[in-house]
Amino acid sequence: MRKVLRSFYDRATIEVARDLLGKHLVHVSGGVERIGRIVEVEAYLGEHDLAAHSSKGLTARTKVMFGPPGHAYVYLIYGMYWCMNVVTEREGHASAVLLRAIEPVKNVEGRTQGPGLLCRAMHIDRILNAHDLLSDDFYIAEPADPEPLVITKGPRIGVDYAGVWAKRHLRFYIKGNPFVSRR
DNA sequence: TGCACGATGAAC
DNA sequence: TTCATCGTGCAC
Repeated sequence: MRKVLRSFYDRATIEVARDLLGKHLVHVSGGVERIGRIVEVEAYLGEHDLAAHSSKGLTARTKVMFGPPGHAYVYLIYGMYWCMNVVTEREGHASAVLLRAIEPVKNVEGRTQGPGLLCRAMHIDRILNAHDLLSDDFYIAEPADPEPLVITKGPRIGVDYAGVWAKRHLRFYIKGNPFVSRR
């Protein structure tokens, strides 16, 4: 299993989003290594993307999105669920990819189809915000035996307030995968 | 200092 | 369709 390098994240966000499908998300905590295969993601394209948190500008919360690529942006939504993003593109671009669903691979219990459930099952919370994904306890890797996959796309979920940005097909997922969230 | 509102999920 | 629950951003 090869850990993904900084250069992987330092690319166009849509490309990173598509390439994240099929990769393994690894989190080691409390002596337990949990692994999930990424099956659904959404791209958030920087400050002019009205659906992106970074469209509000540089704030204490969005600071991570404005930082260098290859870091985790973890935030609390609706006061009860954590959501995890991967920061992309060079510093200042404020772009990221939201991980929406994973397929359990190792030590993952409970449902994982949805950004909130994914974080609960992977034990991801605010402690991991701004964490470097080139660390040894929280990272993304290319699996040893990558399967060929068919990628489908569609509008992002829960961003109807974003006008024309809500219609763009920035959600990518593995076709037919049972762990993709549906609505 | 106060308040409206979510990149959700589950129940009804 | 409604609600739980709280940090964030912005209005006073």
